[in-house]
Amino acid sequence: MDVGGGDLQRLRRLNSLACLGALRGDVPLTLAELSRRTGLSRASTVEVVTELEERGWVEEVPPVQGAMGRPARRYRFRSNAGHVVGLDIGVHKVLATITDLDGAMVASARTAVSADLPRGERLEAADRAVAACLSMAGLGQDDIWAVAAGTVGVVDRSGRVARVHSIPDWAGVDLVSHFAASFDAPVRVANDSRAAALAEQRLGVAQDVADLVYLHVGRRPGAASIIEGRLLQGFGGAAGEVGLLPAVRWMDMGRHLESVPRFAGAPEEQVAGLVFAAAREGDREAAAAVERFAADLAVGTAALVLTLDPEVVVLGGGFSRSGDVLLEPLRRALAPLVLRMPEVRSSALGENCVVLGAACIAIDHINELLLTEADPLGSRLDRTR
Amino acid sequence: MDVGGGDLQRLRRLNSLACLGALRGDVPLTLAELSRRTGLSRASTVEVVTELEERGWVEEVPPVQGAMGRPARRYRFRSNAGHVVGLDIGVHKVLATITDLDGAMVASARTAVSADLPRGERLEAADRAVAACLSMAGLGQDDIWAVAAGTVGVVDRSGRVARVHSIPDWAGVDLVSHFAASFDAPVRVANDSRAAALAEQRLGVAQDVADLVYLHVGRRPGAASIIEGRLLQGFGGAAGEVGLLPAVRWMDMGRHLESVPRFAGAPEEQVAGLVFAAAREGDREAAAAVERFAADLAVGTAALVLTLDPEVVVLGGGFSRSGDVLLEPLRRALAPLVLRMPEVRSSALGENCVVLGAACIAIDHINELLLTEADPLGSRLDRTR
DNA sequence: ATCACTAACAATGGATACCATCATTAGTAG
DNA sequence: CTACTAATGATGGTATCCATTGTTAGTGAT
Repeated sequence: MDVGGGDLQRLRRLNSLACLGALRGDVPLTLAELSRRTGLSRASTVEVVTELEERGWVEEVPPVQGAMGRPARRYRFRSNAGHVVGLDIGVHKVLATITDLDGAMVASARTAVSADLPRGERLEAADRAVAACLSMAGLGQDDIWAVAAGTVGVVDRSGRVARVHSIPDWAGVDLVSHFAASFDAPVRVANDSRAAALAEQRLGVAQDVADLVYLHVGRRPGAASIIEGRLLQGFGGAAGEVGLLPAVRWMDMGRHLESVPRFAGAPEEQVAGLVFAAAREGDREAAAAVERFAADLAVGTAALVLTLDPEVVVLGGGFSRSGDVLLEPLRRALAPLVLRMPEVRSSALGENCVVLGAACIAIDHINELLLTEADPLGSRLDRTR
Repeated sequence: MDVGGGDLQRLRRLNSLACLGALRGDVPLTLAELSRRTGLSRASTVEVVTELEERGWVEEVPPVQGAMGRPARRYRFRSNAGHVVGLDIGVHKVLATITDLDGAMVASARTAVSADLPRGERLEAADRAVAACLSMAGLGQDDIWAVAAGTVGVVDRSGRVARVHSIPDWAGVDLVSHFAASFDAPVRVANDSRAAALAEQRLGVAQDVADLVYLHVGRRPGAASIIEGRLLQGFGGAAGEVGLLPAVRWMDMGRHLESVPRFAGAPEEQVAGLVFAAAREGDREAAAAVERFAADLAVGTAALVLTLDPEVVVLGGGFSRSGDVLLEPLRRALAPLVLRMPEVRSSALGENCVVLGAACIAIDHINELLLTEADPLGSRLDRTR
């Protein structure tokens, strides 16, 4: 029970937020519809919406023709009122994006980096990617309302990268301070799998699913979960790392794919794709390898599913490109292990899942500020008018 | 973002609830203290508290002596304003309790039943236990504000027992309807492990811990988790059943204890206790058996811990009586399997953990009603005055 | 016993936000 | 052109919260 007391202004803010939330759908709403959805009286709705319009959060759209009676004004959320930056700082690549408040991408940039790139240069690569996005979108740093980054490793509640194996000197990096230096805006950092999970729930194949498990399947497997609509963090930020359990053989799942004799000589980063492709063409050895891979994947997935009982499991990460060959074996292997079989879907966001997820985190952060802070944006919004 | 709009009366209710929540602590509060905690002005606090007092939710206690200035009135939550019924319907026993609104037991009753007792008679046993509690407490059915039961098996969101193995005809039993017939009060049903987990968080060894995993260790192991203060249900109510995973050998963990030659002939329900006792006395064979048991237990626990990253793991259930011998082996076995070692504590609530948890569920339900319903108690409370 | 000091109490008036109601307005349909 | 419809705009009323100011019931010193 976390009800905080409040005064009249807080009530007004709650009602404003309720209106804003209702207007965030795709279709513009009339005042009457809005009033019905929020439960507010018509008169109050008018007052709230007028204020929101004055502040630049919503805008009026032309009334619809041909209706009975006096045409109603319609309003919609101004998703381009502000923008956020999302980042994906990975082992081999750095991605940046700028999205509007709906999470729609306005600009994005990508740089390949090597795994052993030192910390400082990796950060510079990220900065350059962000700068490129800004100039593409024609925006300045002041137009950014929030910044969020998804990165490999265990990220604790404060946003510090607490543990990471795949980048040598990445542990302990303080991304919050780094980006706070360039942006006068709140900065958040999260584990990349978690960001991706959020993206799937907001923009991907699990929209409006409240309980889901996201599998990040690629060369470095990971997982994250959303429970009752909330991203699972864990006390130390290490939720979702079930793959590390020895009984769950996730760390060396890749060996199944690498052991197909036909592709034994292929470069490490291509083997998986080749095996999946061969399996797709009907190669029996490759199919068997995929089957073994799926069997291992299913064990960890089952641990997650039995623990959380999600409605949907989303298969994401690099290998989700091969969802057509991986999905069915995974389903077959998972079914006998679980109590209630969840739906298993393949991600559709592809490589952008983490940056988009980061953007979602940034947007969520703005929404939280809206709820708690008196002046969440330093009156930045009013200035734009 | 689930902010619903609201009118002034809702604001008042929110503020009332904030005061009520603050007053629920152990110490009575003065109006000034209350005003500080809730963030309300002093004047409003007075109004709210006066109303709460009129309605019977809080009461004044004598002012404290010897302070400087005019002595302040002090108020406290009237935990005996109402009562709830908690039930534990298990395989071999049925427990009932009546608690006040703080979860303090006022009366309790217990009946042993046999595992193959038919459904109807098990329900009658529960009814008799409740009746006994009522007469002990000197209360009538109208004095009960909510009823909750914890029971074995998978319980879905609607409270139906969806799946259960240990009681032959228990699946599909509709406990909600059954108790709603006797009580004019809301009825909720939950899985027993989940109830116990809640009890530990509210009344037991994990008070105010927001992220915890509860292990119900006994002849039928189970688990439940509380994440960010919320009990994990899962989409189908089957969260926490990680023990069913074959890679996690929980279903036949007991074999380790039963395989100690010295106790091979002992009755099934006593073996474990004897082995733990022997281990406590220094018997090396028994200690080794406990060690093997703990090793198996740790695998499933690790799956939970890696998935959820809790702050605390609580060891409950029948075997928690032997926490002194089981705890250390469990810690040793768990540490190498997890990323961040949680605190491991042994339950102190003993056999009452499920009934108390059920009572907590009932109390929580009342609180929810308070937040949403206009007249949550059918003005039952006002009537008592 | 009296007086100063302290911290809580009590009453007043003002501000904000919500709501119900009703006349008005801008469209469509015949 | 008129009847009908559904949204608009304005009014007055009510609930709730807050700041302010004077009052009260205690303690401690003279």
